[in-house]
Formats: sequence, C-alpha cells, structure tokens
Amino acid sequence: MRDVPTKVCCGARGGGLVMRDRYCFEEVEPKWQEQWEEEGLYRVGEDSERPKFYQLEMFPYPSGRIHMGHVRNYSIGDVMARYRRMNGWNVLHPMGWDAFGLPAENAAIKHGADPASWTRENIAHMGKQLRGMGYSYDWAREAATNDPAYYKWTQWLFVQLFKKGLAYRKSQKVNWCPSCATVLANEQVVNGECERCDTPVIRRQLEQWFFRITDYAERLLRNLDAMPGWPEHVKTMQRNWIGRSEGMDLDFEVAGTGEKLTVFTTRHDTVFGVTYLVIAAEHPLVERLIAGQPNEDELRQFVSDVIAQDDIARTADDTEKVGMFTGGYAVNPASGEQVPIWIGNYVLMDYGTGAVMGVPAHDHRDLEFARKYGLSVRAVISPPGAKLDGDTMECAYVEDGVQMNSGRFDGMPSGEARPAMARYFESSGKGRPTVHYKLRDWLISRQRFWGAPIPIIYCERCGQVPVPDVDLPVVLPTGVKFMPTGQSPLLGCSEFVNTKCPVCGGPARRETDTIDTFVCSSWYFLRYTSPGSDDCAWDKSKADYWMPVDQYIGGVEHAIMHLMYARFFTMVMRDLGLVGVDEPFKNLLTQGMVLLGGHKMSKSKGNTIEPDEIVAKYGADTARLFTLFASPVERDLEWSDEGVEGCWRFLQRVWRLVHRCVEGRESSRLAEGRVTAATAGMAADGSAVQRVRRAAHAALKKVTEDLGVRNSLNTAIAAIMEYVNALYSLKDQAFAEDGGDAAMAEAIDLLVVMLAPFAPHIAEELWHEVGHSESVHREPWPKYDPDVLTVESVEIAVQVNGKVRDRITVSVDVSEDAAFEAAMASARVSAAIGSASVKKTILVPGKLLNIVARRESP
RNA sequence: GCCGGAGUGGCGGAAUGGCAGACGCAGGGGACUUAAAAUCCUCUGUCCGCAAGGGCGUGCGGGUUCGAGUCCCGCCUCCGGCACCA
Repeated sequence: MRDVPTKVCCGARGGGLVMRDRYCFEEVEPKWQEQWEEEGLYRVGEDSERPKFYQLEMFPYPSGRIHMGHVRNYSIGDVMARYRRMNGWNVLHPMGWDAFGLPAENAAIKHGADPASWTRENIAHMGKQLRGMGYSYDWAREAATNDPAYYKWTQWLFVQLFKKGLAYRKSQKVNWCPSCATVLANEQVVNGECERCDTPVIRRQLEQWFFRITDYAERLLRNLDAMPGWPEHVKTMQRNWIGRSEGMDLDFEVAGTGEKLTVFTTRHDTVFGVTYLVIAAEHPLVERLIAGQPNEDELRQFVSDVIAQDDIARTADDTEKVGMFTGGYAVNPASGEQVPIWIGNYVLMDYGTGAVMGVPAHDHRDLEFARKYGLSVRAVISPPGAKLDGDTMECAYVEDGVQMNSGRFDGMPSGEARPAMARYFESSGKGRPTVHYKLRDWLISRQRFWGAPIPIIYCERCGQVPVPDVDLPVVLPTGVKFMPTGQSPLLGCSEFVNTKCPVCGGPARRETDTIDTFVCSSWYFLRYTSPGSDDCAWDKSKADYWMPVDQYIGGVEHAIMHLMYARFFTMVMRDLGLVGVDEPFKNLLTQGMVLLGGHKMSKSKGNTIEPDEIVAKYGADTARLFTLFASPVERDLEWSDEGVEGCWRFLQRVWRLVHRCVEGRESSRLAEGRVTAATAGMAADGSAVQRVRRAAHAALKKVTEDLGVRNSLNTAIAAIMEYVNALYSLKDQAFAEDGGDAAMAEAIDLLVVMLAPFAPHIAEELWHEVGHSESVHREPWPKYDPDVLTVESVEIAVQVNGKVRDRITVSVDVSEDAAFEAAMASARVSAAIGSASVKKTILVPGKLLNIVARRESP
C-alpha cells in the first residue's frame, strides 16, 4: 500500500461539482490511464490527410526498474508528442525494449535463472511503471529486440549486409574485456577500459565479424553538414570520431632492397625536412629490417616490449616516446637522400600506413623524438621575416611560411608549394593524395549468449553461407550453460552448432557468436512503423510515411555509438532500397543528466531517487512536472525534494482554483459563457475581465512559442504558474463584473488545455469537471487572440544616460518627442539631467526612452 | 594539448542588444486557527539611509554602443568529449 498523504481523499465521484480538499491522484491517475487505453486514445495509423510527426525517445534497457533519467527523457518526449497531437499532427509515439545484453546474462548467472524470463519480468514491471506515468505511447507498437519475431529481422538485415559485402570476417587485434569475456567495438573502449565495467581492455588477435562502416565514413561526415536539427556538439563529436584527414601517401624506397615503405602525411610540403622515418612495431617490414642486424636480439626485445606495452600504457597521459634504430635506411622520394628507419612506440599500425616521416623542424612530437635520440633537424619552411636554425631551434615551427632547403621549390610560399609538390609526386608516381579516417570498421560479434545469433553457417565445401530467409530466425536454444569462458556459450550446444549446409546439404557448423546489441538498436525506429509484421522487417510504404523520426530525444552518452550506428544502418537500408531516407533522425535533443548532490544518480553510487517513491507520494503528474520544470531540457537537473513539493503544491493550487471558479456557477458558466467570451474583448479598459483575458492569451502565446519553437519546457511551465497566480488575484473581482463568468470560463478552459501536455491526468480530470465530455487530449491547441493582447497605453522606463530614473505611462504609439515631453514632467528625470544639456533621445516603443544628456565641457 | 558547453541572488533558474533576477525553492512578516499543519496575503540581490532616495551589481580585464548578462578582443575557473591520428 502506498503512503497516502493526510486528509480525506476525494469527494463524491461521477462528475458532481463537489469541492474536494485535495487532488486525489491515487484515484484519478489510474482511472484515466485505463480509460485512455480502453478507448485507444494514442493509437495511430497512417493518414494522408494530416501531417505526420514521429516523436521518439531512446528505448530503455530493461534493467529492472525505470530511473529518473528515464522519467525525464520520456516526460520531455511526451510533452512534445502531446503538443504536436493537439496541433493536428498525426503523431507516432512508440516505446519498446533494448532487451539483449550482458546484464540479463550476468543476472541469470548470479541467480541461476534464465535471461529470457529475467528480461520478460523486467519488461513487464517497467512497462507497468511507464504506463503509470501516463505517457501517450501507442503500446500496440511495442517491440522488444530479444523477441524472435524481432531478431529474425535483425538476422535478416545481417544477411543483407553480408550479401552486399558489408559484413565480413577478418582476423585482427581486437579489444577484449577480460571481465565481460567478450570482444568490444572500438567505440566501447573508453580510456583503455571497458565502457561497461571499467576493466582495462587487452588486445587479442582474433577472427571476428565486422560491418564495413568505413565505407560510409565520407557520407556519415558529409551529411552532418546538412543536419541543422542536431546540436552542434554532437555533430562535432561525430566528426572527431570519424577523424577525416586529408594528405598524401608518399613512397620511400628501403635502401638496397627495392621495397616500398609508404608513409601518410598531411604535410608533404615538409618532405625535404625528413631526417628519419618511424614505423610501428607491428609494421610488416619490421621483420625484414631487423633480421640479421648485429643487435637483432635487442631489437626483437624492443619490438615485443612495445607491442605488449602498447594499449594500456599508451593511453596514459605521459607515456614517453621511445624508439630504436633498425639499421635500415630509406630513400627520400624528393631529395634522394637516405634517412634512418626507426621503430617507435608512438606510431600506430592501425592508422594511416603505420609509418610516418620524421620532420622534427616542423612537428612537435618529431622534434622531441629527434632531440632525445640526437637525430638531425633541418628547417625547410621559414616563418615570415625570420630564419630557423635546425640545430638550435627549441620549438617546432608548424605554421605556413616560405620553402627553403627544398630544391626547386625554394622560395615558394608553402601554401603554393603543397599543390605543386603534390603534382610532382603524382607525376613521378612516388605519391598520391589520400584521405584517412580514424573511424574503424564496426566489430559486431560477441562471445556471449544473450544476443541474436549471427545467421551464418560454415560448410567445408561452400564456405560461409548465410542462413536462408525461410530458416530465420536462428533461435537461441534454451537450457544452455553460459558461464563466460571467453568462447561463445553456444559452442557447447551441439544441437545448435551442428547443422546442414543450406547450399549443398553437407554437414556444417553454425556460427556461435552473437550480434552486438547496438545492431538491434540500429533499426528499431523502423520496426515501430510496422509493428509485428511477419513477412518483412518493416513495410516500406509505412516506413516512408513515418520516416524520418522528427524529434529524437536521449542522453548525450549515445552521441557517438548508437547515433552513428543508426545513421550507418539507415544509409545501408536506403542503398538496399528498403527505406527512402538517408538520415533517420531529423531533430535531436540531448537531455541533461539527473543529479543528486552534484553527481549523476547511479545505483553504484547509491544516490538514487526511485520514481516509484515519488509517484506513490505525489503522483505521476508531479513527477513529470518537476523533471520538466527544474532545469532547461538540455542541461543537467539537480534533484530537489523541496522542488518536487513546489510542483505538488502548484498542482493543488490549480485544482483549488478550478474548483472555486466552478463552484455554484453551473448555470452561468460553460457553453453559454464561452460563446460570450469571444465578445468579452469589449470589456472596459482596466477591468478585471480584460486583465483576465490578457493574462490568458499572454500565457497561451508564451506556452505556444516555448513548446512549438524553443523546446523550452521550464519557461512554459513558469508561464502557466504565473498565469495561475494572476487568476488567483483577479478572479473575485472578475466574477463581480459583467462578463466575468464568461471570461473566467474561457480562462479556466485555456489553463486546463495548456496544462494537459505536462500533467495529463489532472488536466483530464479538471476538464471533465468543468463540464466537457470529450478528452482534453483530443482538444485542438487553442490559438491566442492578438486583439486581446493589444493595449492602448503602456508603462515605459525612462533612462537618463542608460540609467532608469522613472517610469511613465504613454500611449503605445507615442512619438519620441511626446514621450520626451512626458518624461521631462517627472521630477526625478529632470533632477537626473540637472544642468546637462540633452543631446538626443532614443525611444524603444513599448519598452523605454533613453535620454542622452551631457554636461557642456568647460 | 585540441574541440565543445557553462559561469547571473542563499539555491534551481528567467531575460529577440532595451527596466537584470520572471517562475520555483529556501527565508522573514502577517491573516485564518484554541493550537499546529495546510491555505491565503506580503516582503526578500547587495551596501548606505529613519525615510525619501542613492551607490554597487550577471567569473576577471579591455572594447563597440545612447544602452551589454547578451556582441567583439584578451584571460580565469568548472563540466563534457577527443587525445601520441602523422
């Protein structure tokens, strides 16, 4: 049982206009939730008559219970969905479950249960919690990624990628988390640690499945330029992650062997300044270069040290650059000069060509390295009006300048030398312009149980064979032992592994790795458009109707991984002709975190507030209202129990206001009153009726702009609060005037309608109590009446030299001269001017008059 | 180091270059009450002043402007992301 706050709960039920002490959310909220569900208030279908709006929030992992971050995320989305709906859009607002993943498996291991039922129970519980929040989802479209009916299509999509050559297997050094006992994608490694469990990641050479996202690097990057609906910081993060770098591959010849050693550089204009090359310890030439060297053993030791050190130490801030001379030399393709080839720990094999040219005069790192090992330094670009001396320079010169020591390019500005030298290299075949990306292919295979099996069959005769469509889904077997051993648990399940080749019918083995859960979440927004469809992943015509998602909302922690994978997937789907858009999310909003005591709420820190407790004590509307009001949506929100109380008090205040206005006025209010409300604009100047109407339409204008244009929910709520305050102070006076009932009826209607997107339950209850029979959530969003807001006179500030000295009331269209005259009548203004003479005046209509006065110089 | 974002009362936060501090919280005072809670009204940036009134105030220093929290230049601090990427 919940702990119900004091006082008698509710008064009479059934629409009677009985004044109640208190808004009884315990009764009202479930009542309307059931009612809405029953009448299918939030069900949607395609409708060519109305503009569509696809409102989506990132679906949750069913970890067991919803947390405040969910409440905030989904409350923001719900306000937007409701606002759009009331404005006549056909709104798709679905919810589902990102249900594969490690926690289910780990929980199952810990409790000896099975991940499927653990997940099922969590979904059931969290679904109940979300329903209790009153979110306007079309639950008929609910999807869960662990449902065979869903992952059938995840597997099918994998097969499509495989057939296009976008899914492939290769052996590579990959990131391995020893604690999770599985490989990780590059994106899942944060500071050398597993992003999930913070265990230091180790590198293992393994054969794994990859998606060729690098093929889409350029498109993923370019499209960002045409995505004004995304926050700049997210686009920047993606650009950095993609890491496009334009430059040249230059071929050096290994002296005496005729072998090519290619380096990548963005500064080919400094090539005459190369005094050494450095290659990665893993570089294929290492073996040939060091074999037979007098210090071969020492070199081998160094190489294996670097390879071992590499990953963990490399990410440390202050790892020292170390290197060793291989004994080999390379020929500079520009000058023909021979330079030593070194091995260095700071050169990465998996970026560029795994080899770099050392130009210490013009690169900070190279200079540090050269000074450390006594390598020569040669300046080839001089700064304007200065001379560089390679032997003595202490700081690399990295700017543009004029070429020197550069053969026939001497004297050229480096900006001109670059294209000239590029042409030279290209024509001589010693170099070519290239683009390299930091982005790596996406590693999608996992050695864990709780995921969609990769639908591939290995046949000795036919090789890798995709599972035919008719055999999908490849269902996860039950009763598997899945202790994390570092190998897929499915490996031990012979009924699963052993199968027949779909091509030749011969004996074959199934792939036992499962698919990264990020794959499942890369297309769920498409599945929502065709819930439950059995013969396709989604119906193209429906997807084309709904896509793209018009407003996507989620945490910024998904700025790179999820948001880039989903973009990649959508592009691939488009190339396959399965969907008509290139980009899935038109507008993106990244909401801030929920903090308690300055730190992100988290179970491990123990600083959480349970949504259930708040809902039990104050109701869902209060919980929603607080998370929306306490902070602008994009910024972090500091939890405050007092702030929650404030929102609760506000809703009670609304409740009392509406009841007091309705009490005993059955005859004069409602329809009759509303008709005359339209003519109440005639109300006498300064009357309470006029002020009520102004307050109503001013609030409506503000809330409309804040919701429709600015996504500024906290200020919209503030405007409603202000409006309620105004009604409290005006109502008695207004009721005493002619037309007061009508004006107040209109005012209360507008209040309830404006409140509906934020606090849907109390709004619905009040809406019915003031005499409406349809749902307030079917009510069209009202339009404010500009005529009500027009005023004849206005109070403006009078400034003297920028300082406010007085306020005067003038007509709205007052001339500057007339305003000045009125201002001069003020003793305070004339005192402020004193003996100075007025140089000029500036009138900002409706705001202020500034009088510029200067004392004559003596 | 590089790239973002942010610095405003006791606190969360408002302010298309135009009256800084809306709204909420916390706090003071009052009404109602036998009393308390709840509610309603009211005050609340800071300094000087009995008051009227005035001075000072949006991280710091400059600048543009009749007018700057807002625009420009140079810093400081905090938060987030990337970080040997050649």
